[in-house]
Parts: sequence; C-alpha cells; structure tokens
Amino acid sequence: MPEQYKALQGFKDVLPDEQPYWRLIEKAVIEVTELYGYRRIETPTVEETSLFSRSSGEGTDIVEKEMYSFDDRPDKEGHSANISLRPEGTAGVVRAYLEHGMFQLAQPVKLYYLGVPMFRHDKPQAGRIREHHQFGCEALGENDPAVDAEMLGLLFQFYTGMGLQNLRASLNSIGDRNCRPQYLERLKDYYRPLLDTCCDDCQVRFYKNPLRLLDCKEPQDQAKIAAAPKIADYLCEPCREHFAAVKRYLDFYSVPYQLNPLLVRGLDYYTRTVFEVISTGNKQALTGGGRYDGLAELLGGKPTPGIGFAASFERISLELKHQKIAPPPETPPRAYVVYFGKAPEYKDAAVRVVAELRHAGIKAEMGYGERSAKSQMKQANASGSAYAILIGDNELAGNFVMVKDMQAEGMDEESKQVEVKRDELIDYLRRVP
RNA sequence: GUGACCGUAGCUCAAUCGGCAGAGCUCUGGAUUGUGGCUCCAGUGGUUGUGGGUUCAAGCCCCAUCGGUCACCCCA
Repeated sequence: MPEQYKALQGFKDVLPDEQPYWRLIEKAVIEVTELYGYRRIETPTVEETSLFSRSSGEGTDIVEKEMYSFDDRPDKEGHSANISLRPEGTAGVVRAYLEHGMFQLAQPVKLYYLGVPMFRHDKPQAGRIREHHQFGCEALGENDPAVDAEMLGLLFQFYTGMGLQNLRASLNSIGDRNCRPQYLERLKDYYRPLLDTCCDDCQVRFYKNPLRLLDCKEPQDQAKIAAAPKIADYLCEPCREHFAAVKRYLDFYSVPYQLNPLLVRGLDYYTRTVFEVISTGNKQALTGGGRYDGLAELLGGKPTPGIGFAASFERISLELKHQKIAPPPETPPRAYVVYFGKAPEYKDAAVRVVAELRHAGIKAEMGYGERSAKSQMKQANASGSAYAILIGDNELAGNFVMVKDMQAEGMDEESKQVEVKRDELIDYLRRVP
C-alpha cells in the first residue's frame, strides 16, 4: 500500500460543510460591489516574480521569505523566467490596468476580485494558512478622498450586511513622497541615540524600514514609541487636506473608525491613507488596505493614483462563526424515491421517476445500491426531504406511486401517504406545500 | 524563522502504577420477508502520526522526525 497522501502543510480543503459560509460571503460581495459600481476582474495566479518584489518592496517579509518562486521551463534560447504564485492581489490588478490601457477609460476604474487564492509561505496558525482566498477592491486613476471613504463605506456595508457587529476601522495617513522622507529623517534622528537600547528587530528596522519601528510590540520599546514623532504632525499640506477630507466623508458613510498614529503597513507601496478593519474579539485584521499613488509608476506606467484593500475568506468565516452567524441552510430534496424490491424493474422505475423530477426542476434523490427498504427510508429521513416517493408491487402494477409526507408527525402511517398517478406526480409535488 | 501545547477508529474522546486497544456518534444489516424519526441487537472500521531506544512488557517513559493547534514575527 502506498503511503496515504495528505494536503501540504498550510494548505486546506474547503469541505462541503464550510461552503455555505463562503457562499454567504460571495453573495454579500456581489451585492455590495454592484451597489458601489465595482466590476469584477480576474488576473493570473502566476506572474513574473519581479512584479511582486518591485511592488511590495524587496525588503518586505512577503518578498524576502514568503513567496513561492521558481524558474519556469526554459524557452528556445534557454532563458527561463523566474515566476511566483501571487502573494497578494494589487500588483496583478495594476499590471492589468496598465497592460490593457484602462487609463483611457473614465476614471476611476473600480475593480474587485473574489475568492482568488493567494500564497505565502508562512508558518500556519489560526486565520493564517499558506493558501488563502481573498476578496479585494481596487480603484485606480483618481486621488479624490471620496474614493478613500467609499472603500471603507463599501467594506462596512459588506460586513454589516452579513450581520457582523463590533467591527471598526483603524485609520492613519502615512504621507506621500513629499512629506514622508522628511518625517522618516526626523524619526531616525529621534531613534539614533536610543538604538542601543532597542530590541534586535528594531535595530534592523531602523535601517531597513524605519516606519515599522512604530509597529514594534516589545515592551522595552513601547515608551520610545509613545514619545516618538508622529507622522500626523509632519504631513505636507496636500496630504493633510486629503486626510481631513477622508475623515469628513467617512462620517457621511457612518464608518466607525479610530485614528491610530502607529498604524503602518507592511507593503512599501502604500501612501497617504492606510487602514485595517478589526473585530473587538480578534487580534488579526479582517481587512487591510490603503492608497498606493506611486505604484503604477513603479511598474512602468504613467503616474496613476490608486487605493485598495483585501479581506480573506478564511478570516471572515472565522469571524462569522465567532459571532454565531449561520449561513442559510442547504435546501433539502423535495422528494426522495424509495423502491421496495430487488428485481431490476423496481430500480428502473425509481431512476425513471428521479429523472423526470429533476428534468422538471424538482430537487430529487433516490436510494442507491442494494439497500433495504428500511435503510432507504432512513436515508430519506436523514436527507430532510419533504416527501418520500414509494415504489413497490402495487405501484408498478397500478402505474401510480405512494407519496408520503415525511414532515407529518404523530399521525398513523397510513394517513401520511396518498396514491398519485405517475403522470400527475410532478403537478402534485408542485401543488402541495 | 522563534516558542509552547498536542497527535488513539471517518468524527468526538476513554484506556488507573508501564500489563489483553475501548465507548459514543456516523455508516451497514436486523427486531413477523412493503415504510423513516424513538428504542433495542449485531457488524464494518486501528501498523495508537512515523522511525528508533529503554523494558519481560510501551498508546503511556526517552530521542528524533512529520503533522496539528496556539502565540510571537508578519500579514489577509
């Protein structure tokens, strides 16, 4: 016997019992994106590695140690491109926007993707696996703060539409290419004399990504963070105005947000508005996003503002369960066909009836194999079917079936069932409750 | 990448000091040969994650390894 295969570490099957949660999420996404005028896009799972490394940033954890990268088969000249399973969705969408000349369309171009897999070689834990599935929105070609507010408005309408409560946005502005470099210098000036007392990670962050110094969770560094200069005090006038407008518009959308001057994001492409959506009962963010006005240019396009977010099915599903929100139950069969007899003509009749019902759009099941009548009835019961269709000697001879009401309780067995002529069965099942 | 805890039937879990691997649920068959739910009987289902070690004897102790869960880092 060969060894039993198992899914790879961090990769998960999405089993039938989980599917109703995913369908609930998809339905909510389709409704809210339609309402806000976002159109669906799907981009390839695999892209050139440099698309991701250039957009996310060479120094980020995602690029440095989490990407699934490999060399493609060599072409005729022996060159082989290094390609990667996508770790995030924005880079591919921006690439598609540029490649297909969407900057010629009316701006902004508002796009969303739904249920597409993302891959990161992380160590798995709750709400974090190596292949996860995201819903995300991107709005390209417009820097109006109304678009920023709209994103969060859409998100909260999405979450509350599914019945989720106790969510809030964490919000910050991290400036742009005009004001952030100056701020970073001030931040480094502040940290330089303190560096010896910082944790190992912060020693690295100081050189690699100073903004992340504010993100440190080590107790020894908290006092330093609290006293550090904050980006909000160093925003240039355009960024300050933009952020003020975002906050004003967010109130119009009734988005519950909390300013967090320490919120920075792990991807280099973010500018100005950054945000996360968090649940009071959960440390992990349900959604992360922000503006990325420099990204298109970084990928070889004209300067094009953009903003987007991503949310994972896996985390949303966890949150739905945590808040005890049940998806609509799967619909049981309308009819379950049971045959009493081992001879072929009994099952022939059953298959014939099931086929007719299904062709008529009536959800029907039947007992398979050589199961006893009793066993078939048990299965009919377990299926939750409204009616059992019984086929036996009398029915075959008389060209009728017995239709038994499986939901009736307490009555004697005889009075739960009625004779229905074969050619009236479909009408009957459509007529009765 | 770092750390903690945990791996026994498809699922949820027992197994006393190291002493014959069990139960419930599910599934299948049956309880007057054509009727579900409640009840009862029976059956299927295991290399105790894997590989070593200690021991007369290991599910239990030791080592390694793989996997799971959770936290950190990071992120969705």
